[in-house]
Amino acid sequence: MKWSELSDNWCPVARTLSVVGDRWTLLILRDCYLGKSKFEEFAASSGMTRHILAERLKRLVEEGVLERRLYSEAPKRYDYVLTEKGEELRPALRVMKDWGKKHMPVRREAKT
Amino acid sequence: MKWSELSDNWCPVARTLSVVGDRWTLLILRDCYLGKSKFEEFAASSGMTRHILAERLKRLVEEGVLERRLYSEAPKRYDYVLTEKGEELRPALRVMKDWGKKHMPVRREAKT
DNA sequence: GTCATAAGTTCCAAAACAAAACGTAGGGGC
DNA sequence: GCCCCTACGTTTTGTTTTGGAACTTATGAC
Repeated sequence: MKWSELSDNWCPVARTLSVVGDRWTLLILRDCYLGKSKFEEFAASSGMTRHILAERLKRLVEEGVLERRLYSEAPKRYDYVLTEKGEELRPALRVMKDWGKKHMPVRREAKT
Repeated sequence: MKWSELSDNWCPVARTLSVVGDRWTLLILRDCYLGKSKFEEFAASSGMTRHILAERLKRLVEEGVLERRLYSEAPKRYDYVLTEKGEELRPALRVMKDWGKKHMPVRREAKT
């Protein structure tokens, strides 16, 4: 089964995962919940490549989870802010945060 | 950044995602929460290939989210049941279920 | 004019994935 | 005894996605 076919699955969990169920997308959302909004902020914080980041942002905007917003006229600069739809996933990330704290201790020092 | 490097990230969300943050793993958990436990049940329900399913189950067992259980001596047959650790992710899936119901309507008939 | 900033895009090799066949260890019918 | 069935995987082959790094575009600062 292909990723895209998931969006019409009978199961609402599967449909949700068709939007946010990959490696990096939820890390972008985490950054949004932490107040980040700019391309360079996401890139620096998450460690994902710019290539993938651009694609995921595009997808999140298409799905209405984020909104691409012009924040500077000259030079033209865009950032990304959560929509109400995007905000409503926050509780899922909170569960993952608590679960990680409890069950996934850090074994050595992180770099980021 | 590689997938595996995420497991020692400073962020607990990232560490959680190093275990459950891929395309199919959360669908396996969904099936577990629905009472499924057998390899063939997961394969039929989720639509993922047996190849990937086997790998994800192995990983979930290694991480202590599922437990591989001998349920038949002859022939030897194993299935997979949630541990307490695995149970504690259920609330995250519940959020995704509600979000999917609200924000991701089915556009055409599903096949599964 | 030259350097810096910010949001991307392009290129190529490496890794992950999909699909389908195959393996293994028994059980059941005849 | 022989053949097909069930169930948990593994192997193989070709395609798709990803990772890493360089490049682009538009503008402001010096």
